[in-house]
Amino acid sequence: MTSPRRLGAEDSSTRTTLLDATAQIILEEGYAAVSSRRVAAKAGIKPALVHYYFRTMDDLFLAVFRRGAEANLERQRRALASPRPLRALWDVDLDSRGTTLMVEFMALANHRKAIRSEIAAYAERFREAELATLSRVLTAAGVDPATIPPVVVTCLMASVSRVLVMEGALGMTMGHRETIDLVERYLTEIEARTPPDPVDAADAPAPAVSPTASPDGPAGPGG
Amino acid sequence: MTSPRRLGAEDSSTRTTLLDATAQIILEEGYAAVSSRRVAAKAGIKPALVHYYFRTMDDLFLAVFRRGAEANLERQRRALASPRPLRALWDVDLDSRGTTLMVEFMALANHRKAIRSEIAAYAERFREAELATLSRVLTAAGVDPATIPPVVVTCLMASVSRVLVMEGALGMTMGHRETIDLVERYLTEIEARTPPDPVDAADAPAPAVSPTASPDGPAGPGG
DNA sequence: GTCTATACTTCGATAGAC
DNA sequence: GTCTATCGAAGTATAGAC
Repeated sequence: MTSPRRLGAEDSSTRTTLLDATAQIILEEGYAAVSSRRVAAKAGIKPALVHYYFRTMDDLFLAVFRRGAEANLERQRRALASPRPLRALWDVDLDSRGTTLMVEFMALANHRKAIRSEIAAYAERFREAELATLSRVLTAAGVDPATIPPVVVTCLMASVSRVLVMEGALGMTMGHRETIDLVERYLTEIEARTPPDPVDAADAPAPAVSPTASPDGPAGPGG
Repeated sequence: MTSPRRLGAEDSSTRTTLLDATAQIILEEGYAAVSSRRVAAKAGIKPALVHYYFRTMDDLFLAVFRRGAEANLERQRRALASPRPLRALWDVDLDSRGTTLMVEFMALANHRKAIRSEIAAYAERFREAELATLSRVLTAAGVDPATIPPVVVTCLMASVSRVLVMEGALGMTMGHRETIDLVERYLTEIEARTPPDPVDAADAPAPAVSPTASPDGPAGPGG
């Protein structure tokens, strides 16, 4: 819809420079600071060239979004395949660059309806991708999926990390340290109950300890 | 800094109309859709009049923000004074209009540094205001503040509600129902352990039930 | 592929009539 | 308090030379 024709090669170095410049402006000043002149200046080229590679500014935004989304999905994939997927996933969620970009694009989506569906689709895909691994890890740790569904854990982790990053960008950090501590205590406890090797975990169920057994320990999916 | 002089009376009906129009545009299309011409058109006046009431567009943004912030603080105050403060607070957090506005202003703060500090200060104030009540309710319910500090509960509730609202605006609702269910189960359980009257609650401690005692019940501060 | 030049729009803000 | 008129800056986008 937005790009009936795309000009310039996908691997053009100028094109990559434009994507980098745009992403940097978004990170530093928000999506509203992006303009063809501004991007061109930061990339060291002339504004007309921006429109040679991206017919409209929405095309440029979408290209930056897609590149960031793919990078996020790839980091998520690696995290899920790691020996401690929960903790690795949390680290990916807390990555400020990736999260800040996505928050900006969610705000942009409210302004440019043309790209809203693409962003929503990516968000669903990202969440969906975590379900299988989370389900396995939580089950192995003795968490009842009927009580605490894996999808809720993805929601909680994504929500808390996103807001911590957003507030941190504002210089607002009240309660952040304590919240991160609680989440990490919970994640550590869960993963301590899960054998590091996924295959073994499926065969030999973890000790049937309720996630809420330790009287004052980390309680529930704090994040 | 931003408004050395403000024109027009504080209670001018035209001024209020301008604030309403601006808030509506922000809600419907995001802060980047706000311009003096756009606001004037929606308010049924001429663009120059916008600058009569608000010298700069930042002044207009700040006025809309302050009005919304005050309204939020007032609703929060009422919630905290209610018989079921936890649940009432959650309802305030989940209010889509108030939350959407604040999320837009957080995005705006990344673009207009001049208003960033004001927004951060409000966010701290909002969070701070919940601490005393949350501390009392959680303590009365037998939640150990060393394990689950009240400030963490405010962080979690604010984070989850904010992201649910943001995603909902995108048409993205995966896991929302389940997450809300879990949060509300937890809040209900906490408040069930707390006598409705604050004064009594302080005198007669609730049954010393650990927040994690029920083996598969709502576990931990899910939100 | 990159540039100059330019058309056209919209923006913030002000001056000054009424 | 509200308007008309207007300036200068910045935006998107295109045409066409090189």
